[in-house]
Amino acid sequence: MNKNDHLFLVDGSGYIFRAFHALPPLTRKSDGLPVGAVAGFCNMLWKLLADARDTSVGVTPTHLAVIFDYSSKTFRKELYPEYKANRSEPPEDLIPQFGLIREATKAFDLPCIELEGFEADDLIATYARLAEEAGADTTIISSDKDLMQLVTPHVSMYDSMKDRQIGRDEVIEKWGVPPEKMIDLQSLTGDSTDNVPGVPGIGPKTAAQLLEEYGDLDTLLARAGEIKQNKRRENIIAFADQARLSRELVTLKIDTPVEDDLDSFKLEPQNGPKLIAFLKAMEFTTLTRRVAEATGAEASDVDPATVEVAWGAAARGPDLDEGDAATPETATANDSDSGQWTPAALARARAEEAASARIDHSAYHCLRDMEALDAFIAAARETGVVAFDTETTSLDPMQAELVGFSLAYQPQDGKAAASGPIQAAYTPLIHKAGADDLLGGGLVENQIPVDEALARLKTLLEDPSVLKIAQNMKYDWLIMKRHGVEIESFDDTMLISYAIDAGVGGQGMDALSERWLGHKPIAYKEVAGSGRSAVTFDFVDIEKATTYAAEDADVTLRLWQALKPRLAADGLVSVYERLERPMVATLANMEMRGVSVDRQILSRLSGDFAQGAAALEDEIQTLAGEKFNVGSPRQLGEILFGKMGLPGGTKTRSGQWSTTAQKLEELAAEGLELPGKIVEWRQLTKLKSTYTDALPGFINPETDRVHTSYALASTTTGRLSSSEPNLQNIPVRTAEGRKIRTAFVSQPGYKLVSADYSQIELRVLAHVADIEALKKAFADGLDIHAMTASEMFGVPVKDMPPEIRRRAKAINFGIIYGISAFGLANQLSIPRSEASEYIKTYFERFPGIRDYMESTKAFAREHGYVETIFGRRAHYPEIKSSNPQVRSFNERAAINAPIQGSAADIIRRAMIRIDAALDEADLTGSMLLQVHDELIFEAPDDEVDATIRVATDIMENAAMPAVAMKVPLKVDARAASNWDEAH
DNA sequence: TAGAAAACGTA
DNA sequence: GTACGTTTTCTAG
Repeated sequence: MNKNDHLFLVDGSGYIFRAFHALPPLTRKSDGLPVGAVAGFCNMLWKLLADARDTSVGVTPTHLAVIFDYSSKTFRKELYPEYKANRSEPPEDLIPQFGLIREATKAFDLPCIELEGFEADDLIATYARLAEEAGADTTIISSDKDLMQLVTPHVSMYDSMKDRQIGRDEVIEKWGVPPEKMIDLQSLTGDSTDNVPGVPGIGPKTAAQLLEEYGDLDTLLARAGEIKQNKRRENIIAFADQARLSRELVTLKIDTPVEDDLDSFKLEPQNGPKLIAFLKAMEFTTLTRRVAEATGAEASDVDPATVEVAWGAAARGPDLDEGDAATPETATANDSDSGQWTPAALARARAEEAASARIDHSAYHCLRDMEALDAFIAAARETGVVAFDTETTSLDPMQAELVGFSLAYQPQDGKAAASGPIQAAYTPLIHKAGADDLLGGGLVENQIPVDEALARLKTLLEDPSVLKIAQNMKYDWLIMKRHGVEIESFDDTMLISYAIDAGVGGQGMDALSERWLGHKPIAYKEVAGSGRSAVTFDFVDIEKATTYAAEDADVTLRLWQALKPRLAADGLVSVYERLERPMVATLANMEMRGVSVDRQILSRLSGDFAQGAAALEDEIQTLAGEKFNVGSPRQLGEILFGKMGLPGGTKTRSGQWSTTAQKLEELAAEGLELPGKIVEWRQLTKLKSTYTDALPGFINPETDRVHTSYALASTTTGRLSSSEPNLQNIPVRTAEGRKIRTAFVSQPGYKLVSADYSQIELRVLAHVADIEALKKAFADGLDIHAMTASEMFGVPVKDMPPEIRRRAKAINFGIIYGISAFGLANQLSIPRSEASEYIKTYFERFPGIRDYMESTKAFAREHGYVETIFGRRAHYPEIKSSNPQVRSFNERAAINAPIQGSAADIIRRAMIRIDAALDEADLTGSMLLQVHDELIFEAPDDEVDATIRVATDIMENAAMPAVAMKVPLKVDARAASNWDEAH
């Protein structure tokens, strides 16, 4: 090795832990072998090696080795038996991956280095020293702070997951001390994850400050008496020896007796087939193809069976000192590539292109005059597809001001299939200079006047022959609608992704970009700041704004290119086109209408609740015998189960006393006064803080109404969610709570109409599981819970004791939730054994339900997802988890999803049709709110009856014609001047 | 000041 | 036992 060489040292052990937690869980499709960290590792190595092949990149490795920990028995353990003693067993899903990562390293033909008695960090330190002596540079692929002490002008670090170089400046920025003082800093702070003691009460900030003042650890310890702060001085004096011990523990050994010569790390050309065999065995299809292309090997010629990838003993790395080996299992080939131009092949190819394309920030345009904007729009229009994104002053589309907008398109070469680089541009409209105060805030020059730009935008956005692409179109749709523009003909990348991947991960742009493009977009807070220093987008510097906004449009277009073909490949086109995309306008209209809320009613209730809570608080403190924060479950638990020594206390997951309402009710049932008062107090304060106090703040000053925001792509099952404010959890169960509903009112001359599905989920269950008894009961209009009770307990429906019916009802709900004895027992406050008996009896009487539940689980295990009756998918990637808790949870969720999701699809179908149906019937009322199985309308007094008829009709027939329900859907509707009475 | 945990409101 | 969002408290930084 010599001067111009560059050694890369990959911290293999550090990487695997970090990747395991940071990357989405991934399992090998054919057998559920967890391989997420291995996949991340292979991608990372391939990227490093790609840079090595590409000489245009600045830093390229000539030598590379991957370093691992051998075992936890190291010389540090001798020095200090407590070292790393607090480490728990690695997660089960990680265990097979230790061995696989070593296999992967070998498949890459890279040296796989480990040494008994030493940690990877010591080997890295030693090799970095050897390289430096040879005059070569070293890059350590790790972000571990323990390695930062090694940074010198010739040794730097690289965080591969954040794509960030870590040099001297970065160390100083992060820790406040230069690399050569990291050892001293760590000696003071210690390290809780490794159980390095340090000095109590000294954190990184204090340590850096002390080292700044005294220079180094020895000086500091020697002159500790001079420290002014009492506690700090005492600690440093008392724990000086502990600091010295810590120093020994954190100092990396640069003279480890390494066995391999640096020259043996020299990079050789890639052995394509060997690597491909491994990657195919792992079922990393994207990377397999990439490697095949780069090495000129033919992937289909390589037989993965030539590598033995086992996840039994052979795959277990020496990272583990003990633990039982899993069943050995040899990997099988699973190559579905046919090479034909099928929708699936197209989707794969597009995803490939998207993942490999580079995003070039320097190519973005900023359109500052009409000529430039016109030219850009004209060119975009040519292609027929344009990505669009608005930049505004607020996340609330009903309050936001339009600050600018970005567009992106990809020029097509008319003759060939080839296409040019994506063109992306930002048009600033009302950016301001300086601070937002009396002096600053003047409009920046050379921005197109808003109305002129809007006029041009309108023709583009309303042109049905140009497809507009947005990420979360509902937001931009609302912004534009408020400016008199109704976007027509659009796709939404968030909704496409949701149709394909609900349950897989987030559907936000950043998540999608990382998932599909392997690119991390500029964070909003990077341009607009965060917390105190945050500014609205109109105060962002135009140059920065351009890069950020144009990138968003650019990324959106790329996502569309990658995702749209997947819809066809996965058979999800109609889910997207019938259940997702039409909801954009439907919901946007509802949000824009808002609902009227009576301030006076809320304010009066607020006062009542405050009075009630204050009185209760006094009683509570008297009963408790001391003043305490009643709102603190921690303090309350201590009083009830500590001071008062009440029996029956249980602890929460984090070890605190549980004080849930259920627990308190139990105590109240024993005749205690205090717990009941707490429950009452909590109810009143909850109602006050969450509803009566908060709701008035959501009244829009311009419209004088409350505009909630519905999230279309946030649930796994297909339900909507509502926020800011959440109008899907307005109280209804208690009399006190219902008072809040009286504040939701119709405008004068109008009524609120509430129409809700009766038992829709049980009806869906009867349909999907095809249960004769249930179908008949619904067809005959029976009381379904009484019927269930009668079947189970042999009691006639007539004169059914309420308690028996209550239990049957709980069981019916339990079935929908993927019943467990534990849950049912909890719900009914009965022993688990009794709950088990109930479930057994239920399944004996309704064996079809058990069959349905079993087949749903089997389907989920096989495919990784379940489907609603309309084909919507909900993914459960952890359904095969080796952790029984996680697995069971996923099984229950998978059982629930087709039921909850089908019901959600049904009401979506109704919502999509209802506006047109009202129009058709010449009705002027409109839909305002959705609460999962209920729709709320506002209709003129004289149209109430007709509105109820239309809504009921549409809702009851919403499944048709796609699905003919085997049970009738029933809707109850009524009208009143407030929501409480209408419901 | 940001995030986790606990609690609780809805279907 | 399913699916959510918001509030308060408390801790860590």
